Amino acid sequence: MVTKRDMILEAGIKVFSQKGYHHAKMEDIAVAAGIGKGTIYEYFSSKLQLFQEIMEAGLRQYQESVSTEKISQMGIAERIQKITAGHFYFCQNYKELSRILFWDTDIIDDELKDWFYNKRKEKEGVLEDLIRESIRSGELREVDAKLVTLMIGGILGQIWMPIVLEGWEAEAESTAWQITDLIMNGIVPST
Amino acid sequence: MVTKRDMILEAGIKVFSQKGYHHAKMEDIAVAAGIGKGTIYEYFSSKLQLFQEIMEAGLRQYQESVSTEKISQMGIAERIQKITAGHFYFCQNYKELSRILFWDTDIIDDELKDWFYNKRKEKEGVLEDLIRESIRSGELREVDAKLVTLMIGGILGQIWMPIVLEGWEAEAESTAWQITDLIMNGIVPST
Amino acid sequence: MVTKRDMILEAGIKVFSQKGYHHAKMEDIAVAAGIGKGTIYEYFSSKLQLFQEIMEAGLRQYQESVSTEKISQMGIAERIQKITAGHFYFCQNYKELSRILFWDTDIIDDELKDWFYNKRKEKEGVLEDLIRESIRSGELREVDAKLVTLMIGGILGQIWMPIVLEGWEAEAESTAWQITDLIMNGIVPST
Amino acid sequence: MVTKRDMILEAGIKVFSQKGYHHAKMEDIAVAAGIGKGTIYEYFSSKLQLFQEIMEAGLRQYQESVSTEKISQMGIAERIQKITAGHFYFCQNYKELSRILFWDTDIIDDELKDWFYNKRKEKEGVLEDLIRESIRSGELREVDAKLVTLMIGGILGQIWMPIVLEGWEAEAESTAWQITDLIMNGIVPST
DNA sequence: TATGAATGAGACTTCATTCAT
DNA sequence: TATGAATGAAGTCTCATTCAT
Repeated sequence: MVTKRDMILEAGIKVFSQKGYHHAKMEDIAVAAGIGKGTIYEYFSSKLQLFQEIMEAGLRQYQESVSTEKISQMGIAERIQKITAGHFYFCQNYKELSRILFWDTDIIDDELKDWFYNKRKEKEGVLEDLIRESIRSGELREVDAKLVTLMIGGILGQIWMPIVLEGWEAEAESTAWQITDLIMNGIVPST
Repeated sequence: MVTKRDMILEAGIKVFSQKGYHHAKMEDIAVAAGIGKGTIYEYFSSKLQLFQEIMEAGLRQYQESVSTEKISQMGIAERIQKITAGHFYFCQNYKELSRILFWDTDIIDDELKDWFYNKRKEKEGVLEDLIRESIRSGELREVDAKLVTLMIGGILGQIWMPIVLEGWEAEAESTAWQITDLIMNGIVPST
Repeated sequence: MVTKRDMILEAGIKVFSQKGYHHAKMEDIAVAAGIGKGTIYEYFSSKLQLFQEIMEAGLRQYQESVSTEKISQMGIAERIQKITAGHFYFCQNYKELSRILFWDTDIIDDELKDWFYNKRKEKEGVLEDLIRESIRSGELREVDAKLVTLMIGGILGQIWMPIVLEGWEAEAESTAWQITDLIMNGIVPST
Repeated sequence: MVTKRDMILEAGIKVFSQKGYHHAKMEDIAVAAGIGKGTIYEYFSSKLQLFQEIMEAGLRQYQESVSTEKISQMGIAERIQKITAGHFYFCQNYKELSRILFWDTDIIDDELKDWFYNKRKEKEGVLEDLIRESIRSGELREVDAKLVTLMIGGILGQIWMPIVLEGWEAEAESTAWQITDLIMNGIVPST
């Protein structure tokens, strides 16, 4: 059952995604949800809190998408592919949310900014550890784990753009494999 | 000679970088520039126009930094390294500008958003063409040029973060070589 | 039998007394009455009307307390004492109502303000006539009846404060006699 | 020179006095001051702060009016008369301020309420001490100082009403003497 | 040219009141 | 009759922009 609260969240995602936090008016969101302006305040205490809830729920959703917990015995390539594919899926299925999470960070509120930044760091930390471990195990060559993390994070951070802004509709699994191949093997011809 | 106009641009960069577009007040900028609030309007017609000028000037500056025109006879690796090093230099020397150009994109104004998006596409187009050509010439293996562009664009798009937010002070040339190596050769051990 | 209407009035007294008219929310009153917000409107047409009813009922109650009708044959001192004692009782037994009637007059509504002001004038008129008559009869010396009324009205108007705000728990009858003594004989030593 | 700040305070006094705190709109005050709505905020940070400043300035003004510092060698009767006359003057010359200070206390803000209540207590404390001392010196008979304070405070607290609401224009000095006489000698004929 | 006091449109939020259940 | 979710009018406050000096 879709509760009114969910309808408001949905409308919030749509409007925040289209207009950004500061240009989104509470009235816009109310109209998008087909309700009165005051009703939003029955469910959320403020514009900021509504946005925070959207961010949090979005991030939870995202984390499910890119979770690799069940695949912990896989090799590094498989894991990178899984994460990439999950990210790809998420961007394709939650275009508006992607835009909010990956772009319109803006400086809305210091606390929120810090929260979001820390979430990002945390995620990167996990990835970096994974890289480091794979280097130790010999699965990867002696590279700078920080830079590799930056590279993988970067490519993921860009993917939403062609998907959301240009309607790119690639097949997630195979594209993720291609990206993984690039990351693993680079772009020079094998000798 | 530093004109008053330049002082305002400088102050704008500082304040927009610190607070983001919407939280930056014209008064803040005036104070930072050491002038009166009204004076800004002698040189810029509006807050948005001031921001646009900063973006444009910033992008011009950036393009000089990453320009590879004088090195058109170089191989693809050298070019990627040059672009990366230029990007790195730019982020290190213009931290505030970097933050504005690479993060706080927000949805300030549709026209500006489109303009910025197109600049980005343009830049990516050049890179993509370069990749494609290098594939044709056999310098690179048969990879998806779009994905490679995404990867290079992504890594560059991320670099400002550790530099600006965490004060990372790596040496530009050698780090750019490391990144180039990652892009070119991937991360698996060479057999 | 305590009707639901009475429960609402009771709750209104409590909440209006604690928070004042403007800070009292209909929801607060509903909660205090243990009913739903909408139910208040089954018995009272608006917040203002509820307040008016409370004022009116409060004033009726007050008038009973200070009524001296049954004691019309008494002398002026006895009457002043009776009124004072009645007032004292009222403040002690209906602290919340006292606060509403004697303090939180605020300018809620012009009509209500006028109504309340007239009630007061009316009461003072009766007192003033009584004074005047007592002067004529020689029971009181040649004083300005208006000023005496002001004095007696003033002292009564203040009494609620120590009682309600500071929990002063004096014995009504004897205190009323002391006050009457002050009014009658002043404060200088008798020669 | 009348500053704009003073104009706003003046307008605030007028509007708060006429409509009470909650019914006074910032726009009303702006219109009364002949300025734009936003201008008020150049001088006062909020509606509440404007009101507080009015209260404080009003109370300062009032305290000057009723100050008896220069007359400390006078007897108790003279002092009561001076205070009463000062109060009378104040009510006559600052009708709107009187209304704000002596009536529309409402429950605007807990802090303000407490502040005002304490000011009142403080003033009463001084008066009560004076009474007590005069009893000790034999100038007054053995009366309850608290009740006398209540009486004097009460009469003063009422005086604004006929002056402000009914336009009573008595002569301050002589009226103050009459009131003092009532307080000192009571209302019964001297035997 | 430079200023900053003044402005008012605009956005968030509150809460008395309504009405479908 | 009783309810409380929904509403939207209304009010405070912000800040980009103007303009008289």
